[in-house]
Amino acid sequence: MGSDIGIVNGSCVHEWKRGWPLRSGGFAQLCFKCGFVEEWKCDIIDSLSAYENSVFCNKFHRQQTGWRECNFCKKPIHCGCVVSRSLFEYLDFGGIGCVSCVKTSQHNMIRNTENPKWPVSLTQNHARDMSSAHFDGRLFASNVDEGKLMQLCRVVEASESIHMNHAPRDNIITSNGKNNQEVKPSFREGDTGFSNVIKPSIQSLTFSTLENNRPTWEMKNMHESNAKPSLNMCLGNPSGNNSFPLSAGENIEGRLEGKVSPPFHQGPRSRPILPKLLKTGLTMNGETEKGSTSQPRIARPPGDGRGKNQLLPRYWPRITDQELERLSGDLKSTVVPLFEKVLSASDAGRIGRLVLPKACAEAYFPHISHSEGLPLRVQDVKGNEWTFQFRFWPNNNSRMYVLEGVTPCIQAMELRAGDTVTFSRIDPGGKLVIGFRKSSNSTDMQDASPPSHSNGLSAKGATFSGGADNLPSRSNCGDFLRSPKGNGELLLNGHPESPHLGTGAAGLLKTENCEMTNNNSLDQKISALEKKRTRNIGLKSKRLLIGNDDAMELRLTWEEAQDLLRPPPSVKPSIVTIEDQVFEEYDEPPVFGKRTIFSASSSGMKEQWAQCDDCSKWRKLPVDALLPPKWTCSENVWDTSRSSCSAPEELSSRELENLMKTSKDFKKRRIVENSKLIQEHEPSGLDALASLAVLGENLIDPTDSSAGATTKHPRHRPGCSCIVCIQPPSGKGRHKPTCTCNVCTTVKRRFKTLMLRKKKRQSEREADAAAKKDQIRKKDDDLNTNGGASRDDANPLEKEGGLNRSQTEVGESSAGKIDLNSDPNREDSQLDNIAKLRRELSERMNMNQNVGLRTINTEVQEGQQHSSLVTQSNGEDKRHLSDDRSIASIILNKERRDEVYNQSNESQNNMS
DNA sequence: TCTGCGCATGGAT
DNA sequence: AATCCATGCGCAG
Repeated sequence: MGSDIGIVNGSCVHEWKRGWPLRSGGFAQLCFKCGFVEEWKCDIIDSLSAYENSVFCNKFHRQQTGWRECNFCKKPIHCGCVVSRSLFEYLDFGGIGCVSCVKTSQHNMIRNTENPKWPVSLTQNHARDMSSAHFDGRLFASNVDEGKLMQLCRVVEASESIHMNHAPRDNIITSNGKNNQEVKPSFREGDTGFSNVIKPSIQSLTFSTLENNRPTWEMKNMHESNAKPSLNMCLGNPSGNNSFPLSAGENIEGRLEGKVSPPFHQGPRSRPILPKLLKTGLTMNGETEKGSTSQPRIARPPGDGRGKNQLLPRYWPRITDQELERLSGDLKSTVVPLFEKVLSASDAGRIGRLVLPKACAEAYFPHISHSEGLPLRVQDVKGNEWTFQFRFWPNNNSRMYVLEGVTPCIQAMELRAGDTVTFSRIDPGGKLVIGFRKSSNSTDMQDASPPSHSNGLSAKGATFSGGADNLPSRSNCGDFLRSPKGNGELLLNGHPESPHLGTGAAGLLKTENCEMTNNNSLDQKISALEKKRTRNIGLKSKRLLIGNDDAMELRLTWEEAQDLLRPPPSVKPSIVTIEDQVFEEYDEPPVFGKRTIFSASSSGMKEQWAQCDDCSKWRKLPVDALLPPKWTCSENVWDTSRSSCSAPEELSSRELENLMKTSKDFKKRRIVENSKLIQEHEPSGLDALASLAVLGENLIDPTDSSAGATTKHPRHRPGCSCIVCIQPPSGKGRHKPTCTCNVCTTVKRRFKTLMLRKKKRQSEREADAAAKKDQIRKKDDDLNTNGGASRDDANPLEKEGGLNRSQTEVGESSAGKIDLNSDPNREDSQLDNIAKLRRELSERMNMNQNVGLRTINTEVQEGQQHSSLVTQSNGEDKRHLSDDRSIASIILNKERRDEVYNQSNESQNNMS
């Protein structure tokens, strides 16, 4: 192993020094020694190219009208730097994800106006190279126009930030530019040839001359102590719970003061990276910290196999190079990690069937052409040999691969849902090896139900649903295979006393880091978070348990948090315009300010009130006063007569009460306004209406007894939150937009299907009708000529179509939306539907004096009287009842039922 | 009646 | 939009 350029098989022989995650689950790494950048294959590499124009800046921006908001959920985002490093978090190479709505946005990009196709840092040379047929996928430093990069990135001279510069499908290899041929990495099989450069800013990077044919760069002023904050800023906001980079030595807890931390906690996609690396001993200068042997846990694409390129990252084995080397050495053979899978409940259940990821099965297991498959011998390192039936089920023109008979093995390994099984191959020989990684908390949770997982390996691992998920293991131990006791021992089969290995792999892989990090407080916090997250494993529906109330609560907290963020004091921003948006640009991050109350005096003047942190007295301040998080009377420079805690409070207790009330009202109003805004962005009428429902509820103080509690419908079971149950007996209840009750989900789903079908059918019908129209016209012509049959019989198609469409649209709004909350008691809503139906039918009547339609219209009139449309259909219509109409009838019947329930309830109430 | 095979379904990606 | 795959479920033994 080894070469003069230090790159073997697509990876350098040096220690990895820095890494950052890809949204798709891969992991890109930079060796600071040789500058080689490798990116583990990402199977959705194309999505990364969406970020090709992104450039990171290291300043803080806010729009002049306030901090920038998320493009999607419209929540205000503090900072709003061009990469919104605040509440947004970096994803991959420039995508940013809103912590709140978890959507990734491409906004805030600085574009290369000369050639939008290229990242700003590329020169024409590079563009030319890329266009060239000989372009080998590498980009050389000589092609990086630093001046332009610096200019566009507005890199502060003093900054030690690292700028990531994304060039799609390029490898950027720093060199002196004199020799562009020499450093040809041989890519690992399966590598996409896509890489990136991490280019420290001008202060910290020196391109050096080529040494031994090896491109090098040196890092200056990049000692850990001062590198950390800037890395936090620029590489994926890795610190996790800080939204703004911390300055050296700053304590995030101190900054957040706990109070506003929730909104700034990692979003589902955040991935703290660097602190882990630093913590676990990786330094920026290429050397491993004394005594540390740990490496980041990297999900890496397996070395070979059929169709490996399609393997989802979640199945990539996460084993460190170190572990792998040791394992291989100990086994005196090459261990090739193939894939791993987090056991689902059914995998670990009694059925004894382990569903194999299709791609993995096809890539690494023998090809089977018959459903019965074949027996597969799999060894664990202990030497036990298991025989599973490897087979498949036909499924949707595809296959579902399963290993049958895994129960004994699973039991022997004491695995549970949430644990991870790993499949490897021993070379030479190609023997399959099964290993596992227990979820770290599985020992405590063994009797718990549902089963849990942790260790950063969730079923959603590939999406990095949580900060630690994608992490190079938080404990840096227990990876490939960890002791079931959770003590950090690394096992291939979970048995530390493995006779086969002796003291080998298992013993060797035990790292002292395990103990170190297990006692780490941050680690514990993450562990707690993980534990929290792991509760989500199991029933999918359980993941939806975060109620709308919680969401609303979060939103409020969030908005409150916005109030606390202030531009850095006594710093004048420069004004920049980015994509027609005017921003204030700050070198320093916003700070958390003290919460104050705004009110209006009797004369109508706006006032601001703040509470002293020492004496708790309220002091009046100018409206534009910005306070630090801690503020006391002594800092009251605006009113010297009240600049001491001994000064009496200006407000009487009654006035104070009023002030609080005013503040509360203001808050409520703001909720209403915000909700209205949100409502405008809601995609469906259902959600909009439901939002109103939520709003309505939120406008009512729960402590206010006059609010009128919603009573569950008597016909439903306690705890049921279906659409009927959430209605009061009066029927005037509304459904929440994201309600996931059975009724709602079913109706939503079916409505969606209905609409899809309807659309499809309509287009088919139109095409069909066009064809038949010709036919009919022809026929009519013939009949006219021959004095033939009635037109009623001549046009059954129109008749059917007319009825279908009309009835389908009952229960929908005109915008094609369904309103689950339409008040069944309100006659006008029924009448509206009916009127609509009639109107349409009339139109059709006008267009086509069809006898059949007249009949239908009569029926509709009857329907109006009886509020029943579908049952009126005659036999012929029933024959043609489409699914659409069935659904429509379901909806209508439901409304009808509700109406009856409500009428019955009301009459009962009246009687009582 | 119980078990488990084989397929279908639908949520998630 | 298509596909995957976790799990539900019918049916046969």
